[in-house]
Amino acid sequence: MRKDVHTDGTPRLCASCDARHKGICGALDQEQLIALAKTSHKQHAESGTELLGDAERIDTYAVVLSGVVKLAKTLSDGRQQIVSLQFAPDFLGRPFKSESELSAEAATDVSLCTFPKAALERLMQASPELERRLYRQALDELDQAREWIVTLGRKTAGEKIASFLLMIARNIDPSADPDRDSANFELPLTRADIADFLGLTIETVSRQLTRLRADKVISIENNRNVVVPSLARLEARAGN
Amino acid sequence: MRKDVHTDGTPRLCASCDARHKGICGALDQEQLIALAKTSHKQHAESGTELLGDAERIDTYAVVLSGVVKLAKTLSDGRQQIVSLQFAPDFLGRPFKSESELSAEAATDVSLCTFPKAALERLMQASPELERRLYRQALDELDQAREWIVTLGRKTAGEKIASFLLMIARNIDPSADPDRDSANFELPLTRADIADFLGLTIETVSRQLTRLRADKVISIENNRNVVVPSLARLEARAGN
DNA sequence: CCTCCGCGTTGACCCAGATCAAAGTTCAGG
DNA sequence: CCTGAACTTTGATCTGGGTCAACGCGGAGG
Repeated sequence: MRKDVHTDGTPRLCASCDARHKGICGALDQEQLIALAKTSHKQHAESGTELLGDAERIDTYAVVLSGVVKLAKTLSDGRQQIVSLQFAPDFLGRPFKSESELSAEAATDVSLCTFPKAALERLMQASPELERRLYRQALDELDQAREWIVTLGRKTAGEKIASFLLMIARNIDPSADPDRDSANFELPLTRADIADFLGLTIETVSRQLTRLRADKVISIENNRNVVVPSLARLEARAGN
Repeated sequence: MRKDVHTDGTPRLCASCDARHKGICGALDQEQLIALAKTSHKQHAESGTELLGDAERIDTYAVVLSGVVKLAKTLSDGRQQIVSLQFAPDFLGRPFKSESELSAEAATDVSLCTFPKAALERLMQASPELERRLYRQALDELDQAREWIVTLGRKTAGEKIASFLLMIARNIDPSADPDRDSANFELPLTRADIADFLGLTIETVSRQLTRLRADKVISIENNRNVVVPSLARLEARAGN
């Protein structure tokens, strides 16, 4: 198998990934892709690995190829809040800033395709199309962040949990048939992570999940595998 | 006084504003500016006016010339959350989407410079520099939104109020000397708005303000004019 | 096989902030 | 100057979710 092109003949962004890189591959011509591929690098990280520390210099961007990355902020006394979850094939990085205010950690086992900041920024100059795609992703993330602000500011614990499960279902249910009303997925986060994402405590998360289970809105096996027989019924709990 | 140029000779974006339009004027050449100025339109709205309803079509963008605009979402049962405050000279609009998920309302008396969506999008195609500036603003807003997520998810009522006052001070204190440790500004929001911004109730907002006053961290005249003798002391209350 | 350890659940109790109720303030309009 | 309406403050009480504590469970390592 050739290393420099995908099976369909388009150039690979990094030698070892077959997945396309949203917002990047599609925006570049053959020559640009090959140049970027030379500097890119595939990386695996197991769950819990810190990918980028708070206040660390950013010299690398990445695309999430599989798994879930959590972006978090920690207050000086240790309180933590997850501000975003990045799913494949999200772009990971903060253009126009060299220092991160966020820490990034692998929530599950993760594979990434990384490339140096400078290489991508050079390409952004050259390709307005690339910049436009990244701009769109930033706007999407802004929409999501605002959606989450409403959840954090005005929803009850039960509504937060329901909203969270819906969000996960939409992002990682493998059987992504939009018509189907049921869903079935593996939770990418521990109870502690869910709590940090929703501004709750582990105990409250656990109790609310128990309640949803008691009300037959979901069922959970092995603490991780969630089955939602009716997304509509779950949505009714999300309080929108 | 000529209507087509600023006092320094650069073209006006709209005939009646002398203020520059962040992210727009600077990115365009003379010819583009003149073209845009033809379609632009200055608009005043008094406090409380709804500028854009939830789920309304967006066919106009705007730049905030003065005053404060609040962007909010409302849940079906009436709970409301303000997701962002836009200060002059922020850009107001959501590129690449024709429908708003947010409502925009004038929090204070506001003046705007509006222009048709199509005109700006044409310019964005023509000027990568313009697009880049808007991209930067979107990234800045994303950073702010994430900052706010931490505030909403993990801070106490007292910390939320202190964070809010600091944010306002940074955005609208007219005597914006970064070295000075004191500040002095007029609150652009009612107690009800502050509550909707911080995910609290009016009563809690009022009590926390009273407490800050009792502790001599701030003083308030006429319910609106805030004096902060020491921003450092206020910052110590913000819990970062 | 057992034991340990990291997760998750459950129960009892508490408190920050919500809710309910009632006064004060401020200010536009008459 | 007076009046009313909108906004703000303050007090009393309640409650959702936090805190503290105990226990359950499953998988890795001996």
